[in-house]
Amino acid sequence: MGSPDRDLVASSLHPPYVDFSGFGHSDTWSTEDIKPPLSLTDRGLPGVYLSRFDMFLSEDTAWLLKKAEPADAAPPCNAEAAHCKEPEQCPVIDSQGLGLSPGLEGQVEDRCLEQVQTMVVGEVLKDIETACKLLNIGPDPMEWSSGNVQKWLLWTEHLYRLPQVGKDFHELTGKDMCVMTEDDFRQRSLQCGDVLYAHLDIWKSAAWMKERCGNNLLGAEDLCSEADSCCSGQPIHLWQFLRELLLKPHSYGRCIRWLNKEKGIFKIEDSAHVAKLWGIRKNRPAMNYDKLSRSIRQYYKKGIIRKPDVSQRLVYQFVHPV
DNA sequence: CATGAGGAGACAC
DNA sequence: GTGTCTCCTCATG
Repeated sequence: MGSPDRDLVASSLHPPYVDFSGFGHSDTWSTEDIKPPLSLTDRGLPGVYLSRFDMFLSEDTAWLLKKAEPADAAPPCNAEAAHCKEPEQCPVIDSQGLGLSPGLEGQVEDRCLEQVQTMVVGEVLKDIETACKLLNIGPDPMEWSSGNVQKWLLWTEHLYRLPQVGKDFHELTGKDMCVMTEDDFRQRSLQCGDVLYAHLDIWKSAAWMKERCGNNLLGAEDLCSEADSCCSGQPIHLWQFLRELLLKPHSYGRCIRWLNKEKGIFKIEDSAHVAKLWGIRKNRPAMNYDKLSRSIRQYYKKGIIRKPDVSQRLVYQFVHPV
């Protein structure tokens, strides 16, 4: 369980940035916006380095409203929750307009921040769980083999559009990587060592928090979906993989997205990227869209995936929508 | 040229 | 046997 060391890691991540200004834009990914200005850490948020806050801006923001509404929530907080649709406004408490006394104002602010904090941490954990399933690796970097490390590196490169650095971390196990300092990372990769270090720190903290809190940070609904899509130990099927990507629009919406979720119709926006991700998952570096699409077409006969009635390029349909 | 359809052989489990 | 992966040809826009 949480050793003092890990406590230290969780409470003093480097750098402990939380930036709400990143909410809502999801165009290009650059290393510049991975280092947002400090905005909330001095208000007591935990050391969670959120490189891309649009990770948490799903197309459907209902979860945000739902989760910001605890049973005993004070009315002002609920009112504020509505503001959370505009994430950059989230940390701003308009207590003056609510006519709160200074003491109550502080309490409300703390409670709202606490809620945001819980949501954020929960979403980080969910994203990590998804990545674990997609990569077939464990959540704790300390337990990664060198193969796992390479997978994680490849994945992170693709996620953040980083240059390839796998060779710079050749033969390193997760344990090796975990004891490395930020400078060690920079020495191995001048370009993106700091980003990788920060990203690894998120994983390390998540592993530690999970160890300490279990799944308490995930809601019941989330646990159901986790169980539903769970494939631990089993080789993942392509259709499962695609569905996992589709269920994380805030992370993978740029490469694959629903056109009609009810009907199970989806479009592969970036065929090369999806193929690359599938290749990483299956340890098939030579994977490309040509091969991936051939595998998808195998599903026609099996009645798993088909072309929609109105056939479009790169558009497929799950025969049995989720 | 990118994509789509499908045949066929190979391979891992 | 199943589920891909790989290579292939041919068709389409």
